[in-house]
Amino acid sequence: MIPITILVADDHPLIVKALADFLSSHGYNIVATETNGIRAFHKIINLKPRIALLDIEMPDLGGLEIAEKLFGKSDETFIIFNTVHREQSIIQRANELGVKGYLLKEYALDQILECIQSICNGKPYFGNDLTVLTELGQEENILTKLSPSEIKILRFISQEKSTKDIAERLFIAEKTVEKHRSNIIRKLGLSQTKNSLLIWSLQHKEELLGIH
Amino acid sequence: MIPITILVADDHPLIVKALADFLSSHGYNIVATETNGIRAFHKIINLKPRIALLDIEMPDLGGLEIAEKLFGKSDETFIIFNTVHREQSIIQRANELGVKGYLLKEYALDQILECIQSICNGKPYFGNDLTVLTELGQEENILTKLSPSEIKILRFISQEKSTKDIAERLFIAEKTVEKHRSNIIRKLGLSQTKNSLLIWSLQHKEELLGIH
DNA sequence: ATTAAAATAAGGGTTAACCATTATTTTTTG
DNA sequence: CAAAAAATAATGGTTAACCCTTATTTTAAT
Repeated sequence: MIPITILVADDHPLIVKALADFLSSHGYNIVATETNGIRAFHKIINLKPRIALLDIEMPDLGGLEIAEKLFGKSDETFIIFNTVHREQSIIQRANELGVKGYLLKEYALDQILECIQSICNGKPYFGNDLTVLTELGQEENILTKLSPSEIKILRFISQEKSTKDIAERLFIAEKTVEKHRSNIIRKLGLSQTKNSLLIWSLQHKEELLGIH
Repeated sequence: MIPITILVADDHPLIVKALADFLSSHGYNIVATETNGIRAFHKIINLKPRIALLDIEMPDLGGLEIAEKLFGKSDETFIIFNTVHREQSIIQRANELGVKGYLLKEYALDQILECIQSICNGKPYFGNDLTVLTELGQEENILTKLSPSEIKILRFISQEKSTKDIAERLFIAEKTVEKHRSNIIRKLGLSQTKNSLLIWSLQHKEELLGIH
């Protein structure tokens, strides 16, 4: 039997090495390791590994963005996320992008093996304590309540832009941006204190990058 | 020769395992591994390992806080930090707390061995690209420019407290807190935009926890 | 084609975080 | 103890982020 080919990417070399060693010792064929998102993306395209085990936070290009770029194109590679993020919106977004497995870094190593096995048998694997929303549940993601413009503006806010900055960049009136801001605050159920939206957006940067 | 005893603590089990395996395979005696700060602290007290290799970000008790609690007490255990933080203030704080080694997670594994060797020979080891400030350089830490009250207030700000909240908790006038805020902004050289201080404090939470 | 949803915008108002200046009291330190 | 540093506080002002309401235009969906 030909061993299953795997690409491993994570921004910490130590984790990359640990994962690669662990999987190697269990009979998998590690065809590449990377600590940079863009390089990982190119290697997935060129090497077409059976599985890409990706972190979500990586320099230049995050795991969600890689999954997005690959969506539809490469059905040869199954993507697994290995991340610290347990937010429903990220998990749901991963699901939408056809990601086959989702693991938290806090999990024991065994779950990585289970996950790979499961996927190779055609069954997606999302960690058991995650609110999995495959098909049925639909366990709504709070970000889906927002309109496209609202998400666009929220992303600017998470990049520390002021209402004025955003209005200028989008060629709309400041008043419009303000209206969007208060709509977002209402939809997200945030408090009416001054910087609640800024703080929320900073805490949900990763999620915002994944959605467009 | 009796092997050197080591305790390894990091909030990610994968990293703990990787470090423990790696060090074991190089002849060290891993007496304990932990993913929780408080438990790591107690194990250091009880097991008195020669070396404690600690992450800074851990649940319940961070590496800096462990070093603080051990300061003066346990001269039997040498502390090494293995972290993503490269901020001068954290490095300096580690130095002040008698931490003997400081490694970044992005470093190659070899440096961990070098670090342990160096420390066991009585020579502290701070990563070569870190601005080390052992004795001479003094390469000032920006946080040392702040007075104790200013740091206290900055910590509240990083916990998303408003000027009013802070004034109430410290039993001082809001105007006093405001004055401190603008002094902090001036000392840190931040911009005069509305939320510069909040953003800065959120981005430097870890450093603020280490200093009192 | 009609309705619903989203995006656009303005008027008018509150609050909190910033600015500058001045000044008194308390604490630290040489 | 005297000088320096820090903490305290007030007066007065600007700005940006929030609130509310109303309204027109654009886009999407049935």
